[in-house]
Amino acid sequence: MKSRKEVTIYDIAEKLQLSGATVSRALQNHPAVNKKTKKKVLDLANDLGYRTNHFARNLRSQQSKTIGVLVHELNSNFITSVLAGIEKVTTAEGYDLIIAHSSESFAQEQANVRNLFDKRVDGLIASLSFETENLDHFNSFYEKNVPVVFFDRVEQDGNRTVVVIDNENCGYIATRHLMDQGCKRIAHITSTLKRNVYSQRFNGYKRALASGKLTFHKDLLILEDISQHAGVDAAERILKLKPLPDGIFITNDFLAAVVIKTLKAKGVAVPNDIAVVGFNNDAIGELIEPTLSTINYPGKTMGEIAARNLIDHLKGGSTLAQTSTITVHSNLVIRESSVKSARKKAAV
Amino acid sequence: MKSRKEVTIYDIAEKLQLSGATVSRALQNHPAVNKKTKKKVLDLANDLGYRTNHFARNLRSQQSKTIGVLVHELNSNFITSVLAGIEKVTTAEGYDLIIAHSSESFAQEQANVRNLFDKRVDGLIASLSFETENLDHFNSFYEKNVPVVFFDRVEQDGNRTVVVIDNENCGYIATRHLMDQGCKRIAHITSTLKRNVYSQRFNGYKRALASGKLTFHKDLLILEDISQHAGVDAAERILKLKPLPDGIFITNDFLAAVVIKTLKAKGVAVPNDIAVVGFNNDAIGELIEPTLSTINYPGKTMGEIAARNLIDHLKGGSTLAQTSTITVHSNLVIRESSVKSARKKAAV
DNA sequence: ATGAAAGCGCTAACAG
DNA sequence: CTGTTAGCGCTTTCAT
Repeated sequence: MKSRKEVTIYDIAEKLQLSGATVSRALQNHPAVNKKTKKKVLDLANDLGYRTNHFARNLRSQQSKTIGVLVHELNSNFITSVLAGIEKVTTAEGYDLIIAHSSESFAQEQANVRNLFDKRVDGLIASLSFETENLDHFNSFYEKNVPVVFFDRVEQDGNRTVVVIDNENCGYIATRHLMDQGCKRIAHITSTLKRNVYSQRFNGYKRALASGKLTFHKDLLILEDISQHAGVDAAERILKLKPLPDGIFITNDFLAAVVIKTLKAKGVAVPNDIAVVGFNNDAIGELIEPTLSTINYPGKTMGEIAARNLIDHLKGGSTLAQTSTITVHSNLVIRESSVKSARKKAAV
Repeated sequence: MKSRKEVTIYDIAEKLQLSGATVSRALQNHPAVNKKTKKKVLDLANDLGYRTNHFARNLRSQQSKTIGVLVHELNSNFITSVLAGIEKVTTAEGYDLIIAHSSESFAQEQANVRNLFDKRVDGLIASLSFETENLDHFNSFYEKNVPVVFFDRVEQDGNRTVVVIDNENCGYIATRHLMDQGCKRIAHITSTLKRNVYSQRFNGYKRALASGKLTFHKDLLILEDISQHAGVDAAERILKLKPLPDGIFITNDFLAAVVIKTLKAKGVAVPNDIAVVGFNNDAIGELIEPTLSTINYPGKTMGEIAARNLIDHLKGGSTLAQTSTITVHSNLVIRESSVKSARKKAAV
């Protein structure tokens, strides 16, 4: 199959009248190797087109120098930002990444976790799917003392290391902002309350309402997934509400874009009839009309922190397995979709 | 580091009074193993929590059962669709994927190719970066007879296996469509003409102009990258043209969205002052105003075809290394951004 | 500073 | 249908 024979450390050893052990050490830049020897080895390795056989190395050293990343989907700005952050720190530390995505399916997530475990990743960084019911599938990792760091969509049971934003507070400030615009009847479109991010945002929303003596009605809570169809659906349910709400806090920018589009098509003015705040600060928010007010949240930083934490763990050995919650900063970005025109000047 | 000792085939062999070889065969579902023996092995493997050591297997069998995928960016609908297609067929065939992205940088692409080569992927599926100057970095693959399939952004020098759409024709029909709407002065916003996709679309654009006796002026060609800033920039250059163009064919939907937004902000009506056709059929096209006419092209299918082709190669051995060009179908999607209102009925 | 030797876990002739 | 045997290429004590 392969045309030429692969170069091994023994080929180098032979030509240089050295032992394989010394070549191996030289290649790893081991301190106890003569500088000149080292240079000779490196040069020859280069000339011969030697490449490390990672399978042999990993087999022997019992580690993979690989980190698994488990996400729900690839096609979101937030996730690709997180990935960029993870990549930045893992690459610098010489780790490879295996990225798996669950398409929001619990079964797929379980299969991916199992697969990453079988691939013997040295550590795992994960965000849960919509459907995830429990975290039993991660037990194999804990049993083998392979560190796991969760981010964004996590389970906060106090036993895990997680990197999150303060979703409750985000829900609060988003809703508060709508109230500041004069909204009295604010709907909330979100996804499964099984996931921390959505339930916490919902809690923040309720706390904001309560803080302004507004009562929460359960028909103001609309649960959907994050598809295009879901947005149309949600908008139609909004339109059936009587009286119509005057504000909506939507848990995702793409969803918000679809909702706004659908509302406008039905003759509802945004923001004047209904003001809208989204979540994520996706690029789309600046391109639609009106531009979308939203919660901005630093994916890249979250990725960096998660990876840094994991690698520190790995370096420190298995003992410092203390759990922790790391909360990163997020903020409200006010654009047109939430600013009622009578108050425009005051609010911006 | 690890808490419990890993289970190996020899642990299973011992408990079952078998040889390691038989266990190995049973695990691979080798035909020459007694059904009952097979079942016993499988059951025990399961009970013991055995997991294949892929490092040992790959070391021994001299293959990785892994395919490398090299893309320019992750955050585009098109790329994630392609990935989904690739994944579908590789997973079914028992291959893993390593995905690397070059962030449109030639240096990064070279590093990634080198890395995937060092990881000993059994095959490679790739789309070139903006900056890529030549394909020398792929030579190591050809020298070792590791198959490479290119898709979308490719080099059509007749020596490679490529999966593409008919970009020339797409450019032609997009431009023709604008001409059918009455456009006489059509600009083209695109990216580096070093890449086949852009140069071919440009050729199609020119052919369409010629077919309608319109002359091409070089100031109607605007070259940009695909950032948000580039869109604003391009729009500003459009606005400086005298007279203003009455149509624009833009090589990317996101770019088109930014251009439209910027034009509108300057008081130019789309489509009536300037009609616009994009490229890619991203989700954003349906959310902006006006909705975006565009070229639709089947990422998932392209991914499936590329992967299928590669795997057939792998199965057939190195001999059937004949090169080929596979062209998949694409089509024009007409929405609001290109339909001049006087003709709306006739055109839709 | 270098070498000898063992073995990581698996597969694949070859033999029976 | 099953077992024996020999490595795949590397790292790592333990010597020297």
